[in-house]
Amino acid sequence: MYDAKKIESKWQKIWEKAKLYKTKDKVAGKKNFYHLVMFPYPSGDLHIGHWYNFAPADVYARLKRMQGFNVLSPIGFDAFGLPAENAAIKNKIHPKIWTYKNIDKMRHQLKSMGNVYDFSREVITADSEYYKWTQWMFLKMYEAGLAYRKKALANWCPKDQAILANEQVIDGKCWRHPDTLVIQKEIEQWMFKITDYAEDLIDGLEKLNWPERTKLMQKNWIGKSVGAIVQFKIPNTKYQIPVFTTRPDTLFGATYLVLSPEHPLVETVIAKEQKEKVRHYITNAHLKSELERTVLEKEKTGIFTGAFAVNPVNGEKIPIWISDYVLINYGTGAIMAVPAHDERDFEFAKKFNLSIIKVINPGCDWPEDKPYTEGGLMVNSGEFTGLNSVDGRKKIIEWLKIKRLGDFSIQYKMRDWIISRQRYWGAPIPIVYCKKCGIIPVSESKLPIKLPPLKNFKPVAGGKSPLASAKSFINAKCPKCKGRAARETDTMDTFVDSSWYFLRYADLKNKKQFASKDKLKAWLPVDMYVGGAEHAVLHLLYSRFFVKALKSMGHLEFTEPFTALRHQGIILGSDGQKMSKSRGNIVDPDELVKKYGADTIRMYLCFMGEYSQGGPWNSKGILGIKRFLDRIYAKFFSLQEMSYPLRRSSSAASRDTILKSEEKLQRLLHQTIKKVGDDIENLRFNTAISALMILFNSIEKENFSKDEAKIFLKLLSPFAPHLTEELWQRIGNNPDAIKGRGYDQERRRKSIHIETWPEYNAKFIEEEEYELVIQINGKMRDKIKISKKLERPEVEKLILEREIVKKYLDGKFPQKIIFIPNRLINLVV
RNA sequence: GGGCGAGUGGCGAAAUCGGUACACGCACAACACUUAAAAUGUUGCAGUCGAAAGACUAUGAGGGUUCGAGUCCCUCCUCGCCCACCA
Repeated sequence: MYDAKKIESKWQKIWEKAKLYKTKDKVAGKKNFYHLVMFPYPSGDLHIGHWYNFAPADVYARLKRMQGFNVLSPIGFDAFGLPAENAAIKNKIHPKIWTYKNIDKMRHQLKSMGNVYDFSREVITADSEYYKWTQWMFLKMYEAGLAYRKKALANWCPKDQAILANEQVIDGKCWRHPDTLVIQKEIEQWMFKITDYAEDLIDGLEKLNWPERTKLMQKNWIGKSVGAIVQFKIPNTKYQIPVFTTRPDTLFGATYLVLSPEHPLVETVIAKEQKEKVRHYITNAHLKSELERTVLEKEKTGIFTGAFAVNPVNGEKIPIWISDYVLINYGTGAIMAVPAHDERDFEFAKKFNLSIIKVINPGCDWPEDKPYTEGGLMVNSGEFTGLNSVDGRKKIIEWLKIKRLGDFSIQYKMRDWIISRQRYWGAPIPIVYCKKCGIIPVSESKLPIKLPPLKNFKPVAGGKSPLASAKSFINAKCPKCKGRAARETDTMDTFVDSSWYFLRYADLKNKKQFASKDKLKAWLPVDMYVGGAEHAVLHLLYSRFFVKALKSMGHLEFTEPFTALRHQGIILGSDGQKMSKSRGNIVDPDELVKKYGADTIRMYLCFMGEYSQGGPWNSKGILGIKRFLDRIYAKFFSLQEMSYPLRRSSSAASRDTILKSEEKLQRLLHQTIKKVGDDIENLRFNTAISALMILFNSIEKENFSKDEAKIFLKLLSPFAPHLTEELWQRIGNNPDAIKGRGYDQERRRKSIHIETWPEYNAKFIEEEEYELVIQINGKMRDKIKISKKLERPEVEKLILEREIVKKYLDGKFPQKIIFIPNRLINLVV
């Protein structure tokens, strides 16, 4: 048993003093490699999920270092956000104090992991020197027309009388009042025009080395649909209703229109006699939550406006309905209903007894009670009858275009990004409202607009930010006319802060720019990004948008922030449930470190299973790793005690056997070097560790040569940086280092963590012989060691002569012989 | 409802290209050491039958392709994640 705690804290101190992990922007002869993990929110505790993200990722970073890269592996804190404010309201402590206290604690916890982090580059998004640049980026977005103010629907909690962030809406309900359904309320908000980049965001995915499912999620989220806008005129008025459809080929089957309750033309079109009923319906629809309108409500509702529109292709008058299954946010907020070929329209038409006209021939028997939604040959479609759906779409759109009644159109599900938050603990939006001059951006030289000290952090009535009670914000000066004006009191969504933090790591201290061109060039884009899959359509999408926007404004020279991305899995409680305080199934890494040491925890997390899979926590398994490290320590300790080096010897054994076992060991060693390197590279940490175990198990019995001992420690060092450092100094007979003495430069020079990754020799891995599996009718019956040089006829002859084979063949000759060199032979009888 | 994954010993899991299923570890059992326990070490450990050699059965269920399937195809079941009236 080795004293992990003692060894680990000793080396952590020495490394820090020697600035072992300080990263220079340029090192002669080394290529830069930017390795990044998603920075944590400073909740106050580094939980096991953070460990699972950071520890194996650090193993990867260490491999890269040893492979000769100049690796930047920074860490920081996503420090703005709601929990700080809630803690402030609850415990009467300023959000800033709460946050920075947590950061101090977490920094300490992070250091206990023994990662290669360069803490001199620590980003804290709540620092005014950081959010100054967040504000600067807002101004740039504003200048470029990418930030705009608009009335938008937001989540409104009727009980709190406040706007909620999306994250505060749990299953459609207010997080603090689980019985209160959140409703949509329209208020003025700042938005980022992420939709301008919809196409770029889809295109860029292709060349990214990301998990396919993440790319797919982003693609689905952006939700591109290709179709047409079709204009439906309202007779005897100047109005027409545009609808978006992906199936213009079914236009002849459009038997009614449906408007969203929020559609701007609703009031205009309602017939007098329907007015009351329709208004009643709309009011009801507005009272419903988003959840009710989308998920919960299975049965469709709707109401006839009393008005009609004209189908442009056949001049038919069709009724205009209103229903809340049509969303105002998508397409044009109105649809043409083709009940014969759309499930929702079909359901609606059945319920309200609207006519159903088939215009696509399924080409097979199709039940009457089901709409046919696929393509086929067009029927009942005037001059277009007989075309297939694909051609029909084009032809109809062309026809509409000539008549000026429609055009091609592409729609996206993705909506613009609402960044306004009616909250205190975030970066203030650098905008001033002047009665005379209107909306005026703060000038760059005045940045940062700092958060004013406040005492009360509760949202101001009516859903306004707490900043609305700050005098300096209410009584400000207009930058243009110098007259009285008011500052924007909303702060920015914290996802804005985290959309560019990876740029700042490259040049943290820069006061003139968010980062200099040189340093950006030195490090970006990020070569490997490791973090949770839950950010697939949040942070990972927003960051891509930011980089694309900054690039088109001329501030960056690359188009994608993260060249390669990998996700770790989620660790569940030992009960298989999500870890939570209320379930009491939380695993505390601090306690584990105390009990077993960081090296053991790092390694166990790597060993648990496939990295991207996660799974339930099993505390018993740690013992296996703990034992492994104990055995290693014991072995190396004895090596040091017994005048080193000590070579395996066996007086009784013949020279031949010794040579054979030498060769075997040599092969295993080189196989392991290759396997551990390859496995870490592919984030297959579990099998890398099992390879190390196999090597140690067989080498342990035979004893180490000095070279083998060194190689073994190097291979282990990414996983167990503290233990390997200790043993490295021991086998290097460096007592000063063991005792923590010596100059910093000396310590740095002698550390195992500046060593290079061992190289394997392919010649040693290759074997002249292999084990040939002998199958009879596909079943394994025998094995035989043979030379790789043997050709097929020789092998066949050899096999057929074997007694056991003869027994199975029972005098018959195989009808077929399948021979796979280096693997198996299958005799088919 | 749609999309994407996954299902292998008592447990965490290997098997990366269609070629020996269960590597490595945990748990368990026996033995050694010990007055004893823990720790450590050694051995065993998918199931059935068998004294053993070995045979048969096994990768969620059922079918198919193949000399050969955990891996490929079809149907179904279960679980997880994401999206969800997107026209």
